[in-house]
Amino acid sequence: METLRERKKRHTRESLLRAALELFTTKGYEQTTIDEIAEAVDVSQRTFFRYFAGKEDVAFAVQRMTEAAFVEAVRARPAHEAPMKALRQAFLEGWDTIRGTVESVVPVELYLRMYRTIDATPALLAAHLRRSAAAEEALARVLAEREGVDADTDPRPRLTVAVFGGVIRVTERQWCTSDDLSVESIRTLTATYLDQVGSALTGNWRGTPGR
Amino acid sequence: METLRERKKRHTRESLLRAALELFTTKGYEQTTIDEIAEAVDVSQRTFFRYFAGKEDVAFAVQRMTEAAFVEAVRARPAHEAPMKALRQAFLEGWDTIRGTVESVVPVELYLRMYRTIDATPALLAAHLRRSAAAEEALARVLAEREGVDADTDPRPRLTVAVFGGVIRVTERQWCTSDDLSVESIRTLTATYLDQVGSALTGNWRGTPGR
DNA sequence: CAGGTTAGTGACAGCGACTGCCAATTGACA
DNA sequence: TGTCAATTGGCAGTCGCTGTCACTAACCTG
Repeated sequence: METLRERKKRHTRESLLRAALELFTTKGYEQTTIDEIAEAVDVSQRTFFRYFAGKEDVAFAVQRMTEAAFVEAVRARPAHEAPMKALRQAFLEGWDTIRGTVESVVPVELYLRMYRTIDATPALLAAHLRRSAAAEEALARVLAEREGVDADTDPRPRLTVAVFGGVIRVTERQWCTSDDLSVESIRTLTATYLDQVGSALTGNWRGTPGR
Repeated sequence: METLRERKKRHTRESLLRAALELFTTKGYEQTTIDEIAEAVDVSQRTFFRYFAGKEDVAFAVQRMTEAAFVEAVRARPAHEAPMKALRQAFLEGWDTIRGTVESVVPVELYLRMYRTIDATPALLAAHLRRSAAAEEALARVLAEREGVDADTDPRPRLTVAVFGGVIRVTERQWCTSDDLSVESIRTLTATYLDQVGSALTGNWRGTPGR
């Protein structure tokens, strides 16, 4: 069980997190100062930095949770599944269980709105892409292990994950700029785009559709 | 022709650029202050900011040139070439002509060393990935136009460019961590990895090679 | 080539993110 | 209840970056 001190700490941390995301999504990331976040929770600026490494850190606190869940989901996929299929299934699964992963800390709706803010803020978009790259490295290792190849010398796990990640980013971007910011929306968009990769790579697009 | 004022400006700018890259690659990006760069060229800190928007801006000044050259090279490719092929050829071409593109401003060797610094510095890596994403958007539009599809509704140009970009980033990363930091090295590595994408995506790796 | 115009510069003040340090407070536990 | 350790606030300082203003050097015109 939890001591009073621990309860207070958790409360402060979560209050800071919620206040930060609320401010970021409403008045913008750059326009929000650390002092404002701290003031909203009635702690000193110094205390904010004891809970989060910086402005960027608090912005991605929730993303960190969902990312970790995704990597674990890939690891948990049945061993006979082909790499690309495992990535795809784990990812869609991640969106199915997003409520349970996130809601204990912040409302899912706030989490989803944050995606838009990230996409619209150059500094955050950059950080997001770097975080994605780091995640891809972890995923490549998982795939390499699943398939019994050497992650350091065989480029195929990394290439596969890079292609998958590329599609995911196209999907995210499209979703962020659409007006339907719902979980179902990104789920179906992801599935659709993953299906289209094959035909996109063959070239010769002139005959057919644009979704 | 060039007036005295313009000559002085160009000289100041290029001196700042060279000094910055030299400092970044030797003592590290984070460890280098703007004051040091300005001092090395004997101008005020304020003057530095009149030539470059910030620390990040000067770090990518040369990359900006090569990127622009790459996008143009894709645009200049024969219209009958398949999208993926056009990207590949333009990219390899870019490395063939890198000397002519860069050497007038900084030594190629310094430009290449800068890649390692970018890869090793989280803040720069993030910025690099965001810049790549922006470049991919431009490339997608070029491909869409070449193939006569609508860049806004048809996902295939963006998907193709995302896959290509993904492979390029895997390649860059591998190259940066290798000990052969030469133009030939990244050229051949790129070609090899692009060739492997197809077989990587089919799954079923157990039979064959790791490069 | 004298004199006014303009571009480029340096110095200074100030903001926001972030860190180190020390003193005060508050919960934990004997 | 008193002691100890964890948590906090305040303060000073660094670095990236911006606005302002006066000053100088280059340009141009007569």
